[in-house]
Amino acid sequence: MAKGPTPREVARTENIARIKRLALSQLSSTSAGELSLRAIARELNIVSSAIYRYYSSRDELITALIVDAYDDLGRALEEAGAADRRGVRRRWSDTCRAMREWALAEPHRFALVYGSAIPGYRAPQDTIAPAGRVVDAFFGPVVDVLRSSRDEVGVNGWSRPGRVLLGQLEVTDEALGLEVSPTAVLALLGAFARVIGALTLELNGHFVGGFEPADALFDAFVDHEATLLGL
Amino acid sequence: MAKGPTPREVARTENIARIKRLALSQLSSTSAGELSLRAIARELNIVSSAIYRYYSSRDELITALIVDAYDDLGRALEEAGAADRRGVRRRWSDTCRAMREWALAEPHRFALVYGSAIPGYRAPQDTIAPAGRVVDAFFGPVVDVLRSSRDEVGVNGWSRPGRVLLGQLEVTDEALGLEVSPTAVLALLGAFARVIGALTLELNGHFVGGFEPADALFDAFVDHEATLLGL
DNA sequence: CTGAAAACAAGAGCGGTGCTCACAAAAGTG
DNA sequence: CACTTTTGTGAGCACCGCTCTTGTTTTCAG
Repeated sequence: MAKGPTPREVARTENIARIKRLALSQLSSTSAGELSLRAIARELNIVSSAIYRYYSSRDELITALIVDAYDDLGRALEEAGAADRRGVRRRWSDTCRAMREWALAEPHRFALVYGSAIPGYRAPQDTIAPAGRVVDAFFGPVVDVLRSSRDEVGVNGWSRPGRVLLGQLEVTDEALGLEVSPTAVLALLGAFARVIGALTLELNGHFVGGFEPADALFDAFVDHEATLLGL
Repeated sequence: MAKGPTPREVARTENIARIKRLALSQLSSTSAGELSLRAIARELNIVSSAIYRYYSSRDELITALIVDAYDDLGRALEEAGAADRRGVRRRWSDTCRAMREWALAEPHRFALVYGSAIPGYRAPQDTIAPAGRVVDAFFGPVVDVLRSSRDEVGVNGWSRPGRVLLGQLEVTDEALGLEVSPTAVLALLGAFARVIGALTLELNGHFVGGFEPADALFDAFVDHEATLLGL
């Protein structure tokens, strides 16, 4: 018989949710390094030390926020790239656009996961699975195609990988369960790097004034990568 | 008659240099948001308030560090890409490698300029010129070639830019004084985005364990971009 | 050389931070 | 009801950025 959660457990999860919510709202105006537990406690009408019953340090809170952000972004990408009647190329660009939309909507959370590492913060084990989910979702829409056209990719400007790189690509292919050719892995990573780079530059205002909004530029990148991937 | 700097001026610039040096060393173990002026003053054997004679706020110090970082990186790229007997393709890859080497050698400074925006920090006017220097130096080795082969670029997978994008690309071409075709601007920005993205991912540990070191991966990206640029 | 002006340093202080610890109040359990 | 676990309290430590007043030192003009 499933005994439901005790009132105490309910209160606890409720409080945790509130803490996270307040942390996020605080994060939107400052940055991870300046997240103030005391301020959260204050808004929670709780004495400052009480918050340590929920998160034993600020880093722990930040880790929770990072995990949430990965999950959230991952889900958004999964939805955008879900298999359906659209062609692969369309699903690919939808996935990329979803990533940009998420990043523009929640720039501080994007910075949390793909921005520069936090102060002395070390990413614990907990974050690597959710991080993988994002990568999976990002590559998801295209791996099928890349699998069936094993030899075609590699034409689009990629040189034949050397021995070292080849090994690393195979390891990565294995780790991500892609089952595509090394060159395809390379092309996927290249696309990922460009998308992350473009978003990083845009969010931090590095696009020399000329690109506001950068919609068209981003779309051009995405379209180009689609071509390079042979979609 | 050039009256040399007064002793006081000498002491001042000397102190400023020391402050920056201490700030950098502090930055290598923490992050910009945690830079402590008090700690610097302490190591300088000076009372904490005295440091405000040199930088009137922490943000001002950070701005100075950012400007220095841009200049430093810019100089490194300029040296690596200087015109000489090497072919263009080689100068391009040397420039990209120089950027990576700089980033690996000074990850905190790279994060300062290309990482996620600092807390509540707003980049003041002073930083945009040095930032431009980096972009110039990065594009420098290849613009000549792109200029002389106006029509060739555009073949490598780039679709014809739409009207909006075309206008933005022309504005950017103008702003950077490139004088290359819109598609070439696009290709250059794409290369820049991928390089920044690759470095961001590498420095923040996003390369799924498999790429350590990521030398070969980075080189493959650079080589690929060279091909895409038609070098 | 002297005296005013400018630059610098000192020290106290304000309000804020993360985090710890001993203790009191609830909430759940036998 | 007594007992244990969990949650909240409040004081306190050592730090932070930054301001302000006071005193010292250096520069420079007369």
